Amino acid sequence: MPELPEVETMCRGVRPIVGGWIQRVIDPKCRYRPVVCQPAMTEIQRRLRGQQITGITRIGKRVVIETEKYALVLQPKMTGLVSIDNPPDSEHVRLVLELRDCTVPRLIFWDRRGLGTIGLIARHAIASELIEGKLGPDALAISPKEFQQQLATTRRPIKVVLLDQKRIAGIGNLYASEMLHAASIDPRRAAAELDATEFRELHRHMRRILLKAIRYEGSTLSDGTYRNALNQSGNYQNEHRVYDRADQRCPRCSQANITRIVQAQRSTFFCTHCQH
DNA sequence: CATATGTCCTGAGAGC
DNA sequence: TGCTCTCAGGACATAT
Repeated sequence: MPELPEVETMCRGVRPIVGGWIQRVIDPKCRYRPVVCQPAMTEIQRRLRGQQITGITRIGKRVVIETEKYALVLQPKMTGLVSIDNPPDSEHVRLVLELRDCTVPRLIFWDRRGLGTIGLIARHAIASELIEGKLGPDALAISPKEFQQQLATTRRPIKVVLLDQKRIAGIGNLYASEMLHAASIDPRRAAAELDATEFRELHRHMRRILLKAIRYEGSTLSDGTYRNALNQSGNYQNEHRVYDRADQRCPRCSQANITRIVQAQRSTFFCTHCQH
């Protein structure tokens, strides 16, 4: 499931398209239900034709492809990915940008389950449409002080609060469990109960883990869905300490097995012995 | 307002 | 072996 490190890796991988021109936008009309588009696909095709790509940015867990006039917003959600002419298969291709004057012939948005979305907005509206009132500070930009301020105002479990994109942007289910284990914090505790030292530790491990996961180009889970822009697996899955490791010995304390619980309909993995 | 629940979708894997 | 069932979770809509 693409979270901050996976989306950042996608953005870096497709950066070679910057400077290219969009010759044509193709709707591959795959056999699955059409991907959710805003506005309609035909309107996206009309507006993007002939635009030059000026930049690629990550906003939370979205890939934003900027042109002079527009921002094409690709939201991978569970199984989406952005690829340089190298999708895992052809049947789940949801959008193709044909490029010219570019070393890359095509940019592809691919999504197996089709929960992802495609949006097109005016470039000057990026902040008002995507950020303001919708997303908290990015997990890699937030200061330790701001981190505590954003999270400490609720009694909901800290694990659930870390997933709230309005409070902090970029963390998903996998990295939330990993960073809480690294910081030795019980995921069930009320966010407001953590003290300043614990928030500092959590912030430190959050940065460390997200940056390391980016270096490893993200996590490809057992279903093998996530790939980088060149259709290669990530490598961070081999570094997971708790995620999807229920009933295995805790790699830190060896005193208990990793436990799986459900919080807000999502799996959480943690060690009952060394997370307090 | 804050918080909780339901929904979208496909394919992998479990169980019989 | 082949069928049916469950589950994975990001973001948003709707309910409480």
